[in-house]
Amino acid sequence: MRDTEESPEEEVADISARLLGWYDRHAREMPWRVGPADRRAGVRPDPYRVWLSEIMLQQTTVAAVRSYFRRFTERWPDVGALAAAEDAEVMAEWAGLGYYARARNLLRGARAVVADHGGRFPETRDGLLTLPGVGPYTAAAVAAIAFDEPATVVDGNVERVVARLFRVETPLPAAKPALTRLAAAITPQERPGDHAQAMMDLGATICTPRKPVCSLCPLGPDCAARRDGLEVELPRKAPKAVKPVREGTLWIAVRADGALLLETRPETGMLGGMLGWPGTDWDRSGGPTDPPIAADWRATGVEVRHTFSHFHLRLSVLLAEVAQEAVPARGSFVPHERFRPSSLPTVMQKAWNVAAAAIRHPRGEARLD
DNA sequence: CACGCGTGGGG
DNA sequence: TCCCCAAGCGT
Repeated sequence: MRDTEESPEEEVADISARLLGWYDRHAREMPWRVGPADRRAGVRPDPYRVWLSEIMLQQTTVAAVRSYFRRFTERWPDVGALAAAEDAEVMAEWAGLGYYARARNLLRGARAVVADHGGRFPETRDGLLTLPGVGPYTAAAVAAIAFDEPATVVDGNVERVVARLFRVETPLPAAKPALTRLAAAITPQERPGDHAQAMMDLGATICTPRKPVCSLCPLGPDCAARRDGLEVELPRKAPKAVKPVREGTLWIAVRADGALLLETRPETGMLGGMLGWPGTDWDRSGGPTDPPIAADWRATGVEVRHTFSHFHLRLSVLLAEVAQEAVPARGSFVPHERFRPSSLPTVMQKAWNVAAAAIRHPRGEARLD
């Protein structure tokens, strides 16, 4: 081998060094993160906070997570406190963040840590994998960041960075195993947590999906996609299915004392376990289509539009005032003073906004989507 | 293994 | 206005 050629081991070491050097200078500040300087001074992140943040960050942006993380940790500062929380309180606090199965699994996970692990998180990737809601990504991330295990962390950012770095042209998701192997090859034994966070920061700020800023990239000299002008093309992805449009109706009943008729949705399915307005099914499967309570229902005249992960929804919102003695067939009345729209999933908040506007301005028309 | 599962921001 | 996307997991 000539002096000008690097061995694969040397190239891997260079990539790792360049990446960590960049991270030392550009690590983003996050409430759950111990920065590289503090980390090397021996400060260790709290596994509870790392775990909580990683669950929240699944398919969710850092910007969206920040305020939720702050509220959760103020209200439930450790895993024992969270394990002891009421289900409804946790679901209400999660409202608006989406993918509500995460909140149900979060509680199950907290309770498993308390019941099965003496209140301490498992310290290995394999141990963490046994927790509900913790899959390959989250287990590796917590093991690396909180416990210094040189586990390979592969999320959407890492897939993109590695696909470009090594010019992997196989489309996702078929390329995932190969990308995982390549990601493992550049995972260092030292500072694995910082390495993982550096890869994700790089993907989020430099090696972005649409317009990567290769001129600022610490791995520019190493990147095969950039060398070949393929950085925007990679990673290739299988085409996505078109979202169908579905329709439904929500009924919002206001009792004479101002109480509102709400119901807790079934644990499984859309918005599972969340509070919401009674309504029809959204898949026209022939479920109940009767109003939840007898009343003189009137249309608000405003269609609520909302897009979920796999379909568009158009909702009619019906409104009625009901007598104090009225007994609902579904759901239960929540006192006016105890109702907080922020405890509802976003689509239900939109419907409430329409109803509230209709209550304030009976002839008015507003448009929400 | 393919699909179900939210939401908000950016281009 | 739309489409794309974001630190995935469970089934």
